[in-house]
Amino acid sequence: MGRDVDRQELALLLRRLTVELDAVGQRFAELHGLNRTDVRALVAVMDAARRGTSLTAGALGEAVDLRSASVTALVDRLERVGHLRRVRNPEDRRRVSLEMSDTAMAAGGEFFGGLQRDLMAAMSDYSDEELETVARFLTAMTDVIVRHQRPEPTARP
Amino acid sequence: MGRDVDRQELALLLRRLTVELDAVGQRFAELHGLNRTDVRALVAVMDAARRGTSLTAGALGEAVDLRSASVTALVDRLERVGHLRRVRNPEDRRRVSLEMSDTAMAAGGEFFGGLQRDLMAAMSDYSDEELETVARFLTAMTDVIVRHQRPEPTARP
DNA sequence: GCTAATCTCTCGAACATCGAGACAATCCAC
DNA sequence: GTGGATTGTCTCGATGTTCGAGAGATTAGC
Repeated sequence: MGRDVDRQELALLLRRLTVELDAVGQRFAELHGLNRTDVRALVAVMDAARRGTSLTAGALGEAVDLRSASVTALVDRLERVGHLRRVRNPEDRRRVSLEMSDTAMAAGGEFFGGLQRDLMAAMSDYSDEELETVARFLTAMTDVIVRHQRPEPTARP
Repeated sequence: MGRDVDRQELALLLRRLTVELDAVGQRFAELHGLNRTDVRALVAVMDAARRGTSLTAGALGEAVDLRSASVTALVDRLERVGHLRRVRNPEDRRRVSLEMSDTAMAAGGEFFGGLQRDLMAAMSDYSDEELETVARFLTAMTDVIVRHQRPEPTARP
């Protein structure tokens, strides 16, 4: 019985963590006069930049699950406040690549980078073996969640 | 160096987990023709019910961070589709208590209860000791996140 | 070249959220 | 009790975000 209680609490811990992490994004948004979608978009663009690529308008729409009309409005907003730049792709001039401004990059780095630094510092209290266990656990839980999220894997054509 | 890489990946795992869990909520919303806020509200009401209490309109507004005008619209929506009931509190008739309908309770239970069940099943692969480590880790990370989220603890009056 | 496909943008409508303020019920001091 | 302040919810009008439909520009296939 004690075990079940622990596991339920563990599930609650997962949820609490997501809630708090969500609140961090919310706080960043308020701090910079953005809404939730804008932050998600900036994060997506930043992640792409970190991977060495740059997102197109369409790719951003997929990343944040928005239709093209909304992406246009979204990029308009972010461009207006100077967080993003539109750059016509010279190879395929239908495409618009999105690039973060240096100031936005710096602001994001300061906010989320600081959090990341603190998280990694807090990990120092754990042995490599323990961290390995945690990683395995998180991966397993994420897999379960992903399986729930995907539409039922029904029969193939 | 290897350690740092592991830790960075661990931080990414945390983020990925929140993203996927968020997507679960999104999926539930789409499945039931709701928006994100509606789902958050239903979860809040459901949590309260599970604790044996019932939320008032004001408390719900605090829980999902919405002004009273928006809460009214929100509850209107949820009441219109039959997920919520408004119940005037007989002791303080200014208050409106919110109660979930049985169908909404059942739908939520099936969806999120099923996820919870699968999560807990997946936890069977871990020893009590390992689960304890994970719980400690998650608590520590959440604490770090919460600390980031709160406005700087500046000087006292 | 011509046609189909792809990518982004424009336009108008639908909807969520908000601030200000109205309205009703309760609490408190007297 | 009675009057005024407080509390809790709702109404109204304005603002901002999202979407569907479709236009415009560019590229790919033949």
